[in-house]
Amino acid sequence: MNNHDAVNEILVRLFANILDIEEKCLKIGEFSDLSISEMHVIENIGINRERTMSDTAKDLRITSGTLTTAVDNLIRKGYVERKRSIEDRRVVIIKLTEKGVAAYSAHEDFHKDMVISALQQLDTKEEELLIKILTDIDVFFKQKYDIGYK
Amino acid sequence: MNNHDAVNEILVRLFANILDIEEKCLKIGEFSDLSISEMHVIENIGINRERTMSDTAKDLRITSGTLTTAVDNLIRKGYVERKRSIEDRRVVIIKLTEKGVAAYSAHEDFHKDMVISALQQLDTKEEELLIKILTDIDVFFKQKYDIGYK
DNA sequence: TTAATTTATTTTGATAATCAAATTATATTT
DNA sequence: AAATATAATTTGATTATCAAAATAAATTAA
Repeated sequence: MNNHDAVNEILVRLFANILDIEEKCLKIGEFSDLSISEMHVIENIGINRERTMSDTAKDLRITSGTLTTAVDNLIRKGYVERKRSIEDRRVVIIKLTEKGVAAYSAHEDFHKDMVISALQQLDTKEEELLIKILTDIDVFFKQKYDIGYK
Repeated sequence: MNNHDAVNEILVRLFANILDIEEKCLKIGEFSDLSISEMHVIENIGINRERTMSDTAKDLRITSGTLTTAVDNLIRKGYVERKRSIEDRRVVIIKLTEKGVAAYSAHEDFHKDMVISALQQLDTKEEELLIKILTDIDVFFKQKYDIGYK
C-alpha cells in the first residue's frame, strides 16, 4: 500500500469514528434529548446571537422547511426561542435560551477536550504539520467544490 | 489563537462540509442514483469480496434490518447481488456487481483526488510523519472513547 | 434423536431528517 | 392598486434508522 492509500484509509476511518464519538458522548451526557442535527442547529445559532431562519438554514445547508420543524422541536424541548422581527414582520428571529447556551457550552467543551487529548501526544512540529494538512484539505474543498463557507 | 483552537475550528468546518461535498460529487457524477449511505455500503463490501450481512452491518455500525433494506435497494438498482451461503444456509452473502465495482472505483477516485491534492506539498518523510500522527490519533480515540473498530 | 437454544436474517412498526412544492403573510416594485 | 418578490410554514413524500417480533437454520443438551 502506498502513502496515499494509507492516508486515505485512515482519514476515512477517523472521520467515521469522530462522528460516532460525538453522537455517543451526546447520548450519555446531560443533553441526551438532543440529536446531532439539533446540536448543529444550536451550534449555528450560537451564543449572544439573534439569527433569522433563512440565514441559519443557508449556513446549515438545509431547507427552511427542515429548519422550521427542527426549531419547533428545539422550542418544545426548551433550547431555543422564536420571535417575529419588528422591522420586517416576515422574518423570524431565533436565539438560544439559557438551557440552549448550556448545551452549546457543553458541546464546545467536548470538542475542546477531544482535540486537546488528541494533540497531547504530538510534539510541536507534529502539531504544526497536522494543522498544515488539515488546512490544505479545507482549502482544497473550498476551491474545488465551491462550497459556501461562512 | 493557539494550536488547539486552530485544529478544533478547522475540524468542525471540515466535518460540517465533508459529507455535503461527498454527496454533491455523487449527485453530479455517473452514479447519481446512489445516496451517501448506499455508497458507504458499496465501499464496505469492496472489490473481489464476498461479505456476510452481519459482518457488513457490524462494520458500518448499523443494524441488520437497516442493512437488509439498503441491500434490497442496491440490488434493485443493480449494484449488489445476494446469495445464500452453501456451508451455512442462514448466512446471506453479498457482493458487488460489475456496476457496483464501477461505482466503487469512481468513489475511490474522489477520495484519492482529495488526498493527493492534500499531500502534494509534502515530501515522503513528511508524508510518513503524517501517517504516524494520524495513526496515533486513531489509536488514541479507540482507547479513550472505546469505539468498536473492526 | 428429538427438544431447546442460539444464530443470521428479514419483516414490521415506529421515528427523525430531509426535500420540493403549495400556501400564507408581508414587503417591494411597477 | 396590482403584480411581483421574499420569508416562513405547511403538506406530502422519501430515506435512513432502530427495536422488537418473526422466520429459518444450525448447534447443543436431554
